[in-house]
Amino acid sequence: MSNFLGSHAINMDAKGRLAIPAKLREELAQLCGSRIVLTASADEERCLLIYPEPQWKQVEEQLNGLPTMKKAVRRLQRIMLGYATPLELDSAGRVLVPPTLRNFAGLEKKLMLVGQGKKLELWSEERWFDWLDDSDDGEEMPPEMEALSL
Amino acid sequence: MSNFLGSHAINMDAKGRLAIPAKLREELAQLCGSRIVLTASADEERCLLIYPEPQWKQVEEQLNGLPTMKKAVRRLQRIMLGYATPLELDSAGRVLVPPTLRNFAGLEKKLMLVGQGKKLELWSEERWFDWLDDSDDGEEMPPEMEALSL
DNA sequence: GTGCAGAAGTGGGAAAAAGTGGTTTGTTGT
DNA sequence: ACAACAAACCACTTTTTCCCACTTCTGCAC
Repeated sequence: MSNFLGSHAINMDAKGRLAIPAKLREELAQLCGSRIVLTASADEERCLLIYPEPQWKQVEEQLNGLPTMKKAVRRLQRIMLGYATPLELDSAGRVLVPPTLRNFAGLEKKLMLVGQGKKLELWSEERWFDWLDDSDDGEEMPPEMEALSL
Repeated sequence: MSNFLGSHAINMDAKGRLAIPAKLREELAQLCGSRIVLTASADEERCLLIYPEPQWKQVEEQLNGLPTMKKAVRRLQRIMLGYATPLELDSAGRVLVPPTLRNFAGLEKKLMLVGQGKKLELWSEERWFDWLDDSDDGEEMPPEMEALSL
C-alpha cells in the first residue's frame, strides 16, 4: 500500500513535461508499473491529484457509488472523473500534463509535489505558498484535533 | 521511550548538511537505529520537527484518523504529512535537510536544536530568538495549564 | 599549564545519478 | 495532404551522494 510522504520543488518544461523525482519513480514502478492517473481536486484549493492506477480504481468506484441527485455529489463526480487522465512515464521518467489540467491548477514553470499518503498533490508553487500563508485563519477545530498531542 | 531535553546551537553547512550532536546520535542510534523523520510544524512558528521513526508512526496514525473534510484538519495533514521525510544519518552523523524543508523554516547557517520530549524542534536561530522576545503576548490559558505546579 | 590522543565537527572533490532541452519521428485530426 | 501535437530518443548540464582529509575541541595525564 502506498504511503507518499515529503515534498519536492520541481519544474515543468515548456512542453508541459514534468520530471518525477527519482525516489518517487522507483516507488511508482513497483507499486503500479508506473501507470498513474492524474486528476483535479474538488476542494477549493485547485491542485491536481496523482494516484497509482490501483488506488484510482478504488476512488472511481466510490465516486460512482454516490447518489447522483445531490448537487454536491455531481460536482465531485464532474471534477474528479471529468479531469481524470491515465498517464505513463516516458523513458526519462517524465509525464506530459494535459493542457486542461495545467490550466485548472494554474500550473506554470515552478511546481510543488506533495505526498499525502495514498496520493500525491501537485500545486503551482505560488499557490502552495499563498495557501501556507493564508490559511491559518480562524477555522473552527474539531475536538479530535484539539485533543492531539503530537 | 524517547525523552529529548536541552538545546544545542548548531550549524548547517553550505550543502544543507546538519551535524547531529554526538550525545544525541547515541540516543538516536539505540532508539531507532538512527532512522528519523523530519517534518514541518503546522503551528504558526515555522520550525521543523524531528521524530524517531517509531514515534513518527504514531503521529502518522493520529493524523490519518482525523476527519478529512474539515479544513483545519486538511491543513494539518497537508503540512505534517506533506513535508515528512525519512532520513538517515551519514557516516559522519549528519543529515541532509531537503531544500523544501530548509525553505519552510527559513533555515540558514545558524540553527537551534531544542529537545521537546518525544520530539526535537529545529529552528532558524534568528527566528528562535525573535520568538522568545515576541511570544509572551496575551493568549488565554487552557485549564490544564492553569492547574500546573512547576 | 601544556601537550597528547581521541573524538567531534567541517569542508571539499570526484564519480555517479538525475534533470533538462532539443531534434526527429510518428500520429491524429482537419 | 497538411498542420499540430505527442512520443521516443539522445546529448548535455547540473545536482546529489559518498568518501576522505583536515581542523577544532575535549578530556586526561603529566
